[in-house]
Amino acid sequence: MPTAPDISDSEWSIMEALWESSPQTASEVTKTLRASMNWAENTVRTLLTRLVEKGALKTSENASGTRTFIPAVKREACVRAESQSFLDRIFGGAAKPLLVHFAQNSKLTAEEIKELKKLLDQQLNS
Amino acid sequence: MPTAPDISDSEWSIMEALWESSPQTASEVTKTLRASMNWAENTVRTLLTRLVEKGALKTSENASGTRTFIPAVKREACVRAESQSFLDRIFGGAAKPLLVHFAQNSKLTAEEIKELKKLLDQQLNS
DNA sequence: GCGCTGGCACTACATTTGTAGTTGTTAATT
DNA sequence: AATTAACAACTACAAATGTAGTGCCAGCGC
Repeated sequence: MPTAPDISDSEWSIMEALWESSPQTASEVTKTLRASMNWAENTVRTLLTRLVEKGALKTSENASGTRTFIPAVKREACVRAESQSFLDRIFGGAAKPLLVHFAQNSKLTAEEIKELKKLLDQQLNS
Repeated sequence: MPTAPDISDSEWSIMEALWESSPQTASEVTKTLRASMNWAENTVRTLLTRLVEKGALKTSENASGTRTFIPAVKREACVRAESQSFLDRIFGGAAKPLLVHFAQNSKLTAEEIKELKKLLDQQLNS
């Protein structure tokens, strides 16, 4: 069993909302997402249900007896899984070309570059 | 029209084969991929057809009158598109966290680290 | 000349995804 | 009590994806 279930694009938005703040009820999530995605409440409910089926979310009841949703998987684990699959798919599993690609194609600030270099140095002594 | 069409997972394997070497006929591609993906020839043909429809491949006839396939889009453009969408989806469009993630989660050799640092330096003076 | 092989075009069909609508129940409101 | 608003559970349905199978034609080999 992969530590992280497969989460689709739309589902990812839902997860982000709940990673950001949980527990939330279905209508709270809907409201949270109303600005970015303009989904019907039922759409959100469907996605929530699917995520529960996939084991990405857990539910429980809040004080007023309404179902609330809470992540069952850590964001970090999902990011790792998605990242790995992207790395494999597009860069054949080789991290360096990927890093080269993003280093070259992103407008990084001098500050960010400095931090990244420091981070790379730390990788050296490990 | 995006410079690069949407290419699914399975389709990506086909494209890789053709970016690697083209033109190839359907059966050549099948043979090329037999080792990695063990697909029926018809599966490969279906994917080839879909890729032509999407505008990712072009066809022409070889000497013996058989159709051959050749990429209509550059690998680099597709990589860029996929990378951008991944960046947006998982890292909210922020390159630095992405770079941090991969820098930390990959076992890079000292050599690679050196090269990456050099590359980052070049980004500075540009 | 006839059947076999390769190639092309269609068709097939279950899953997953995106995006809801419908129905039934319950709890709050007037 | 009747109405209404929330919720939950089911159902819907088209497009994309993964993974083939079928049918038809033409040239090659005997």
